[in-house]
Amino acid sequence: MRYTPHMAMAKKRSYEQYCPMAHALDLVGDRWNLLVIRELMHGPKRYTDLVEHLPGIGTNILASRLRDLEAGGLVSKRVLPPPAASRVYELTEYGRELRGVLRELALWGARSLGPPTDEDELFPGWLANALDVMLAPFAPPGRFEFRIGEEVASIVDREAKEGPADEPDVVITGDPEGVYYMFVDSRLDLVSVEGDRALLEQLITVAPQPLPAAATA
Amino acid sequence: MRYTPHMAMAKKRSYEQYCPMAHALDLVGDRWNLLVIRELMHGPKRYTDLVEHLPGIGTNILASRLRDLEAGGLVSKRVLPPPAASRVYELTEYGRELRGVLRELALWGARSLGPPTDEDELFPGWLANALDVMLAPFAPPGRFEFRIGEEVASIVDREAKEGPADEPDVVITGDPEGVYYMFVDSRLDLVSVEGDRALLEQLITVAPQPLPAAATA
DNA sequence: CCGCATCCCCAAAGATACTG
DNA sequence: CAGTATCTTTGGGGATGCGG
Repeated sequence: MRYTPHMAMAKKRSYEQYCPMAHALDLVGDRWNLLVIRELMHGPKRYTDLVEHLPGIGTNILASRLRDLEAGGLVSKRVLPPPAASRVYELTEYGRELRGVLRELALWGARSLGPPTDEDELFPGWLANALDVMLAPFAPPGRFEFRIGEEVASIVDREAKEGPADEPDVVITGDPEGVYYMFVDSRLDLVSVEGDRALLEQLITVAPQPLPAAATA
Repeated sequence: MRYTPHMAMAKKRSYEQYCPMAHALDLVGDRWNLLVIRELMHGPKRYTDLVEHLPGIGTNILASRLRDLEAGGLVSKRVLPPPAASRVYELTEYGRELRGVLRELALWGARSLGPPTDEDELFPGWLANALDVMLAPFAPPGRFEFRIGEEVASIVDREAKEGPADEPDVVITGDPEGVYYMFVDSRLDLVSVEGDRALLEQLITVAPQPLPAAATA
């Protein structure tokens, strides 16, 4: 590979501590890194798909982060075969092993995450992300479909994905606030439910409970 | 409380995504935050103790982070009673609930953490930190004492702490490289062992295994 | 001392425009 | 489509100062 100036390889900033956690943070601690990994956790994605799912990232930052993650052995770049050729990024085995970390972190964060506000951007995929981390792994077996605002996502046999479900057992329709209070207060009056209501009530019981009060500042 | 200019409350930067993980990162994602929490995980600490255990942090940054963490409900400031009065910082219940995240993250990081190099700073407490997260929870019951370079730390009944152990079953003496290869390659020829060698061999089997190769870049 | 605030400098993040 | 080039703004690192 030829040397070009812009490759000047910005010597990564490091904590320079001999500590497993400091080292982990050297790999994934920079801003946006874990969110990029969150997106790739769903499978390989193209550059522009990533941009779309990471509102506010700025294309240079994304390029830089992908370079860092590749250098760290967490992400690999692959070129799809000629017909409809395109580059995709995907997690390596080591990258995928962050799944447990992401889940625990998100579950912890969920406890102080209030209802959606106007400040929050409801980017494409937010619903599937939230379902995936907060509910899917603990869900009762069954087929759930959620239609919240613009988004449609589903949980099928403990797996969350974007889009509708085939032959869902229950379909929940509503807005983001409604679905929030459904899970944290078991209120079913703000959403509309079609299908197996009892199954939905089972699902509600596995949702993480928010902090008593305050703490959200 | 009176308003003074420097309180101008640096409006925290946020990802502004409605996502549990993005929210978690708004709380703990900034540089140094998780390392501060790692330190407080061992119990309340004074400002200067934190500075000492976080080489390179810069005093203004630490102050800023402690303010953020307090505002986020993760840390609280407490003033010890008059005799030897001093302020200490400690984790709230919500802050302590990050323990699982820290452990998983560190275990993940440990897999690509090579042997200590000259670049790495061996700050006070590094040994206890490493033992705590990588070995202690999975250790066989028993009393281990490690004397590695300047540091002394121990594992007693699955709990790591700084300093020697009372009546240790086994004492390991050596340097950082030696202890690294002891755990990753089960080599006992680079350290000296006094006491129950079999118990130590049991401990070695629970150490996380490093990645096959490369990846460390 | 301990617990910060201030100042200066530079590196990284953000925004936008542009190119192979 | 998949990024790079460039400019501006923000934040971190390091040193120092200062009140309690």
